[in-house]
Amino acid sequence: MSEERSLNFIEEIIENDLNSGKYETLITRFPPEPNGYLHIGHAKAICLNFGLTKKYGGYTNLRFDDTNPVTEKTEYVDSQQADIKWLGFQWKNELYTSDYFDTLYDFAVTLIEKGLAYVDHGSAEEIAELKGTPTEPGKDSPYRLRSIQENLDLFSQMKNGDFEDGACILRAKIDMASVNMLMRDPIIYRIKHAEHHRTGNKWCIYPMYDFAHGQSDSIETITHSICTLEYVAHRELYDWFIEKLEIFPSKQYEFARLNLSYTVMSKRKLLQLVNEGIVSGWDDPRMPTISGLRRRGYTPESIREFCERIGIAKRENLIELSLLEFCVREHLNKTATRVMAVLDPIKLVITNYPEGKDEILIGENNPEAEDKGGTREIPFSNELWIEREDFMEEPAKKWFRLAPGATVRLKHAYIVKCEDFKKDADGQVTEIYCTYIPESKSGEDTSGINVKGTIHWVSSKHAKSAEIRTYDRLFTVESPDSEEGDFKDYINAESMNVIEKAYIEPYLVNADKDSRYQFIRKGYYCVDKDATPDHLVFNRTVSLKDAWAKSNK
RNA sequence: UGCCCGAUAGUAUAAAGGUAGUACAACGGUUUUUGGUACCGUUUGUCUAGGUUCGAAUCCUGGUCGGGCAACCA
Repeated sequence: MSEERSLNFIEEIIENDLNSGKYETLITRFPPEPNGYLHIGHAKAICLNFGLTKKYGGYTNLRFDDTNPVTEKTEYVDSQQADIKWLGFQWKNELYTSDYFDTLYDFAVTLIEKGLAYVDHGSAEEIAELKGTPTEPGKDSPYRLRSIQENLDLFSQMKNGDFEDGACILRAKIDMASVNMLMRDPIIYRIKHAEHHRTGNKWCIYPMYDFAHGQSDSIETITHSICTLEYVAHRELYDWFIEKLEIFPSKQYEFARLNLSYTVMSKRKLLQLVNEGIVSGWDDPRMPTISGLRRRGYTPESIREFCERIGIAKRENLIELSLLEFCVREHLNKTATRVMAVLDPIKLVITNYPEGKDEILIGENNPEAEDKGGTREIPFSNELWIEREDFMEEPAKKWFRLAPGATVRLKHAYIVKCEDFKKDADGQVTEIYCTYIPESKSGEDTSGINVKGTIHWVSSKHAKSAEIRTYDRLFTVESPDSEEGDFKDYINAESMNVIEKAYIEPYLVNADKDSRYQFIRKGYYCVDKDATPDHLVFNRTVSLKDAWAKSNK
């Protein structure tokens, strides 16, 4: 199917470059800053960069863009690597911008020697003041005319730790009147007496993004440096440094980042949700992080498929969450083992089934799998738990489930007829009484009876209990970012619902932490990391589509 | 009121001057021992005004709308 898909604009550029002989090998990179966990937006970039070299040959480097020691941590490096691998991609080289600090320093010296960089002792405020605005040109700094030798000495002193943080900076000397703010003598090195997660205290000056990224690309001979739209304006600077430094000309291309409805995607905001305890952590199943989606039960296949379907273009977009949900349902439908679980139990007694009798029924594990996924044993008895919502005292029109006098099929078991029910003082139905039809047993039905509805159940005597966590969108509005006020004003208070005690088939006591299950008629679920042998915990990944619920809205 | 990027069904994304297509969503139906799945069908679109052309979503010009650009962040 991918061979039928038309090319996106980046693929077109690459095919042209390859066909024209401009490059023999495609080299891309994925360059996260290790200051947070990766999210579904990064997955789009990962699938793009790694997918391109998978498709056209060549390779992709993983490069941690670690030029700001204050926000970066090894914890993030580790989680990011784990997430990329989990998504199914393998980088060629594991690299760090900090590996290039010596080279980058030399590049800066080269620039100074060429008269293209100078040390500025202005304060942050003074420099901002002289920078101008998008509509007004900036003014030259009083330090702009320093001699090359003076700049060389000063920069060396910066490196040696002779200055406090913020005392001065190194700037490229370009054009304070440029219409592009980034070309108005951008800062390329600043002083930060901070310990770096990899270089420790070796450095007290660190390059800025613009003076690190393009050069790192160049050092690695990245042919196509793909980034998001907010870097469009940086491209001019990117090219300028490469030109002045006379190094390998990597080229930058920009695509539109992913926005997903009912969530936020900025690392700053996600960090806030974590730090303020609004979610349980970066891997909270409601988070759009890779680790959150993984814990929620999403599969790498479904995320890759999602990234394939959303496409690559340059226009701002807001992808509907329903597409992500479609992708995971599509994959899980083919792969998940079907089991029965009753989330909101009500007792059903089969009055003509011998009390104390047990029967082992056989259920296929997955009707969608070629081999039906094998089978499992399901114990049956005269007392069952069924879903409260599957019984209606006064049935609605087109109601196919249980109601007084109605018949339904118990999945994998018998047809039963509702004869009576009992209510408590509050009018709550407490028990339902049915008779079963012995010759209607699943697979050997000779009753000739046809029923409209099939419901799931669990034998009460054999049932095990489990905690089940049901999730909903984290925000109440499609685009919390574009809403008035603080994005946290739009947190969905009902984004997580915990069912302390649901009943599950005994088969599930051995539930595999890495497997996903379909709770028949309910949704797809996986075992949460909080589960213990004594206390099973399941997360709902996504519900099944529910035409009945929809038609009754 | 400067510069840059963008604008195709509800949401995304194709169509490289020649039939506006695909997916998700929505709606209707068939099948079904999951009101699931599968399958079939329906609705909905080229921001606008000019121009070039036999012919424009596509090229040109103006406008409108959306996004970006003034961190010692990336």
